[in-house]
Amino acid sequence: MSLVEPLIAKLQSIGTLSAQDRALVDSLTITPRRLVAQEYLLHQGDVPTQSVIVLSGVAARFQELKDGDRQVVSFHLPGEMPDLHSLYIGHMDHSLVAITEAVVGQVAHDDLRRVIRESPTLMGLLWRETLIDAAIFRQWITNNGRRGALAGTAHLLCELMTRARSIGALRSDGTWPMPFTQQQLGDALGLSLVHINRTLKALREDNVAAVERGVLRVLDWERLAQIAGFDPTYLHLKR
Amino acid sequence: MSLVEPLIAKLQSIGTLSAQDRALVDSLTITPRRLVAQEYLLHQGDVPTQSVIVLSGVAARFQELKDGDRQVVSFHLPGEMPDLHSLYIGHMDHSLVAITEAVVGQVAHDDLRRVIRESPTLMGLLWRETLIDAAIFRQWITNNGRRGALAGTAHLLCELMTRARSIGALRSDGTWPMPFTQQQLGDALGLSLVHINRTLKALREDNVAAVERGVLRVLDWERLAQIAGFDPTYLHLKR
DNA sequence: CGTGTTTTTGAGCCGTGTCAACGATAGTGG
DNA sequence: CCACTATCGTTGACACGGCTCAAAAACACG
Repeated sequence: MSLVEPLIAKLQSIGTLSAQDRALVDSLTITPRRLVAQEYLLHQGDVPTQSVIVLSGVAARFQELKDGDRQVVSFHLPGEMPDLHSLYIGHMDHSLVAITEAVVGQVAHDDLRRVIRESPTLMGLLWRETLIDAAIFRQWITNNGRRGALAGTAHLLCELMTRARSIGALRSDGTWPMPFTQQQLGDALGLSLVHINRTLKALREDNVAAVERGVLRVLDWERLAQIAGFDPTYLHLKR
Repeated sequence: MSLVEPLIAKLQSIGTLSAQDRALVDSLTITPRRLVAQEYLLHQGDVPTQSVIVLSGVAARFQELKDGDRQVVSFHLPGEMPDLHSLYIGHMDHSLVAITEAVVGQVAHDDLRRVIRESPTLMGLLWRETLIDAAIFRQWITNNGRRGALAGTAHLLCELMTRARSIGALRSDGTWPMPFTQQQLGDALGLSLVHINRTLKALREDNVAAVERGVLRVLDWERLAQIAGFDPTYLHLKR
């Protein structure tokens, strides 16, 4: 399987590629890099000259506060480009880390710029990817601002399930191997470790969704979405 | 004064424009539209075929929850394009409203696409503007997630002062006519009206910053920035 | 001046944080 | 295969930051 497959799949999930566009994407020089769990790809303050595509595993971005607290600002599944924005804004205001063991594909900015120059469609799709990223940020602002712990958690679970489904990452029984520790979930939702634990327990005991042994099993999608106030439109998936 | 002036000033604050690029921006057809305070420009769910430039006044974007709560996700000063993203993602996941009496310039998407096609520099700068928008979102996630009420409020004030200064909107005494009600500030920071009031009071009584009669006066920038943990890098201003 | 909005303040409550301890699990080396 | 260790998850008790309710004061504007 070519290294560009996950990227092409991702772009096709949010738009339409012609044969020519696929060939152009295929012309990107992608150098794979294997990462162990918790390995940093980029540090706050770095100025990258390349971007990465997540090929397997899961990555996260987070900001670190002076007191050591962390705010996770995004999770990234295969096919996504977590630092695509570094093409047009230099300094990283956050760090990028592999949550699990992972493989990423590195692509030089110059190479990306060439593709963007040659195909307005690809330019639009890559731009679109950064805009969907931003739409997710908006939901996370709301998760952390106006939704309570339960609704925010439910919203994040809905989002992750929907994104995992869109890239075919769900197992045949509909569950998803969710690789986050509760600490990481809490850091994404602005909750303490203790409280995210209690919130997940509440969802489990309500037979809405169960996170156990690293597996997310949604028991009642209707109710989960209703608790969350979830509307998947913001993910701008084609189907 | 030409209607494109605020946009050109904005683009020059985050990048460099050649004479040709300026001429291209100048070739945009901009139709002004006057808005009264609280008037909606776009509603959640709309699919715009044009974008707007804030020419005067202040605009805000917000999401509305089922229980009627609001989460403000951004404020927009003159020169900014609050719905530039609608170029590449259709459905609005939030509403756009004029906070004050305002004038915006409407630009057709097709017209913008023409300019983007003709100038890689302008494409890059407009993309960059949406990416800076996203960088601000990340800080707001942190404001609402891991920073407490005081630090979050301080951070927002730092950000607004910096952005207002960058477009020359500060008065000669260094104050800024901040047009938000405390309710709107609370909706941006995920705080209740009562608590944002108390938080502003604390900053005032500490001689750090005073918000009075719609005017923001920073009394001790050092301390405000320190309370906030503010680092302006994420705004990616040229200087 | 009167009326509606916005700001301010007090009192009490509740959601979430902190602290502390224990249990479960997985990986490691003997 | 077991003992050891590190990490992660779970639970209880209690503290506190921020919310709600309610009412008054200040302000804006016709």
